[in-house]
Amino acid sequence: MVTPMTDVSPRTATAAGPDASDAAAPTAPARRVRRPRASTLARREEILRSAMRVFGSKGYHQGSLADVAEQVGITHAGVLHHFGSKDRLLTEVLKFRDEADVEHLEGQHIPGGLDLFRHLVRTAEINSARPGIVQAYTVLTGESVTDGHPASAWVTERFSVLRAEIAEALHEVIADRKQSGDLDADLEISDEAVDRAASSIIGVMDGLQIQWLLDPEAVDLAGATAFSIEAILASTFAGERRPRPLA
Amino acid sequence: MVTPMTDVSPRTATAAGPDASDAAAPTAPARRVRRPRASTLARREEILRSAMRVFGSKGYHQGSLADVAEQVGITHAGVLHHFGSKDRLLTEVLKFRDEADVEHLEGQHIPGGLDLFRHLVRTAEINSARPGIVQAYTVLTGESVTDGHPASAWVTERFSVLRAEIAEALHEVIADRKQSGDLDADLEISDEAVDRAASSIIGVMDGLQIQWLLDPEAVDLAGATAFSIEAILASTFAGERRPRPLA
DNA sequence: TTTCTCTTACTAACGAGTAAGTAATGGTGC
DNA sequence: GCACCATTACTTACTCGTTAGTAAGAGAAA
Repeated sequence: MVTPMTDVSPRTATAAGPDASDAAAPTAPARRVRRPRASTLARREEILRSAMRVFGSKGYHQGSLADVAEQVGITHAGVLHHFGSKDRLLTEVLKFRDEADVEHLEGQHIPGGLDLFRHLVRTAEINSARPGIVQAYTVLTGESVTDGHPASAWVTERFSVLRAEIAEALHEVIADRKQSGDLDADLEISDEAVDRAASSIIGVMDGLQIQWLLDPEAVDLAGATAFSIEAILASTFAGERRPRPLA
Repeated sequence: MVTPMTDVSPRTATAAGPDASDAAAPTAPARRVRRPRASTLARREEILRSAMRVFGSKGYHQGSLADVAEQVGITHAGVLHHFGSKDRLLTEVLKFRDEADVEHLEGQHIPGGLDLFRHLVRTAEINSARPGIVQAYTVLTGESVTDGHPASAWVTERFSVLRAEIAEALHEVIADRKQSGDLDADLEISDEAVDRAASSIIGVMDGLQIQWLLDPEAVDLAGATAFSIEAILASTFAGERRPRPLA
């Protein structure tokens, strides 16, 4: 049995683990540091990629371990050997995605200020050529609002971080513009207004993705994203003086 | 057995139905018009409401017929007696929702022009007091982008209609404003721009709902919705002269 | 008496997780 | 450089729970 699920960090206190044995092994001399081999890591990455595809196209609940395993050419028990449980596999997929994102941005500074918003628009442009990824993200996000979903904490955290990053970038831009005189230095732009804008930008991106996935002909993902972000930025910069067509 | 699943319209050619029998009934004299009793209709409505709750909180795939049945105090076979299959139940739920929506707006004219946008904002305000409904809508919408989901056609159609309604209202407002002089009569606002705005408004509403469901403290659903819609409207009305902070 | 609603009881399929065994691999002692 | 052995990476074969759907009959209603 054994079922490693190597948490990189050796000897984690995974109480739930099926092997409570060997805890009191009589002679534990050289504390073997069991580092995973390269081929194992490669295999796991294969499985993670497969899981991303499966959960992306069918959702977490509907996608089975057998589906994931099939794409790698093993059985579902083989997948469990590496990841222990389906929930665990999901969290590993999410962690993997995060790490891949970070790696992708490696070297090139994480954009701040106006560049962050350009980066978001650029992301939408890139995304409109890869519906698979977008679907994975959208399905998982939608599913995560169901009661007790294993990904809801991750998604919530992700949104929280994103909102904070966007809000910070907005504050930066506002400060810059006030200094350069592009913006009236006396203009009051409240934190609440900035937070509203941040939520709205994320929201419009996600919402457009849903529509675009269902009907790519009918929705210009990149165009609408760019337009909305600019609209939201413009209104935010206008502060209390922004036009209020509904008032 | 029999399993009626009365499609209101009697004698629909539901080929898929489990009873292909009685098709060539030898003596069919008085063509009994089998209208469902009131108590039956009431029961079905109970089931539909229960299904809305279940599919809303757990999703379609994860919500079981037993869950639906339990809330009505019958067994899952009882539900199948009325609706034949789970897929059928879902489509009936969606149809029911549509009818309920229409009924709700009955009498009061369907808002057009700027009133439509006020109505959308008002809806967001109302929604922020009923997370259950919002969750149902969000879960179903998210799930519908998975491959072969039974609700994807319905959701796609719904988005399509919504976009068209919003685009029409926008065109109205633009025409009005040009006539009243609020808008330069020479200003060009392309159909594409209007469509982009329509998609964006729907998108921001849906996207904000997801964030709000996951973290109601962190997101001001009504406020952000109102802000975004005004921002999008303002940018649309500005046409080619709109500010382009990212350019 | 016929129709309708609903139950009980079942089937067949599927899915996650467990147990145990097997073949390969690679490090260790020599 | 080789034999040995522990570990790893699986597989097969299950268990157990869950689920949609079916069949047939019971009781009530019209």
